[in-house]
Amino acid sequence: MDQLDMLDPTGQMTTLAPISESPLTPTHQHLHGSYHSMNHMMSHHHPGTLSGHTGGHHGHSAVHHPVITAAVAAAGLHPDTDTDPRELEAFAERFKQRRIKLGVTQADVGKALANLKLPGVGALSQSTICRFESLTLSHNNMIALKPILQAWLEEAEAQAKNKRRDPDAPSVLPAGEKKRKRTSIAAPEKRSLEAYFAVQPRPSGEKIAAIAEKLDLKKNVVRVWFCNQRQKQKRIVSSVTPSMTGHGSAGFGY
DNA sequence: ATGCATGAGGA
DNA sequence: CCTCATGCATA
Repeated sequence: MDQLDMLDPTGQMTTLAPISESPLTPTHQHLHGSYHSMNHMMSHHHPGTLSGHTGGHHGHSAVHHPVITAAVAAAGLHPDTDTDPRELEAFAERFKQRRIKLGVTQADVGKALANLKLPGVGALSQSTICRFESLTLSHNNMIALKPILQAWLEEAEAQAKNKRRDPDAPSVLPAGEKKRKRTSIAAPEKRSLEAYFAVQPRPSGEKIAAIAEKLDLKKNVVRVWFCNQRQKQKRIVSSVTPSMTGHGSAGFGY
């Protein structure tokens, strides 16, 4: 049934272009930090930067090396106790449990962060809090967010002891603005994209265009799909990891 | 909870 | 165009 829809990446690839590409850049990237713009009402401004990026690679490959770890410890510099995936995992779970115990939603946490008035720390979305709890963020992103969420948690629990209750009730939703629309890629097309991704995670612009036309999708949609797919691969917990989805001897999602 | 998208910053 | 952090919209 699907044989018509299911393109054979390996076979069709020759029609699109030679499989020679990918200069394979060492992935050197500098983060910039948070921001939110497209708000046509008010322009908030985030002066700070949430990213604690090291300035290049993923920054956690070498730190786990026994020798290096020992060297770091010997140097008196902080061990990687803050960058240890298991520590992050443990914290994420503690965080979630205590958050729920406080009767606070993920969205609430996001909003509350702005009230902490930490330097360069504004509010975050429910999505981000959720992703933090489920470890579906990059290693560096987790490390950057951990101290912030930890600060909120401590503050929230401190106030909980005081039995604080604030009776606010204003729910005046602002008028309707233009809604952003999300294009939905159908299952067959998605399967094809995955097949292409398997053989070439970073297709050239020309290839992307060819794939887009073949699948009858906008080129930009296809390009963004590949970008998002690459990001998924870098998550601490790859979406597809049925085993040990909670704890144990967490290791590496890569 | 997750899919598709935006935008800063960097080559 | 990419990577990364992040979020709106939606399943």
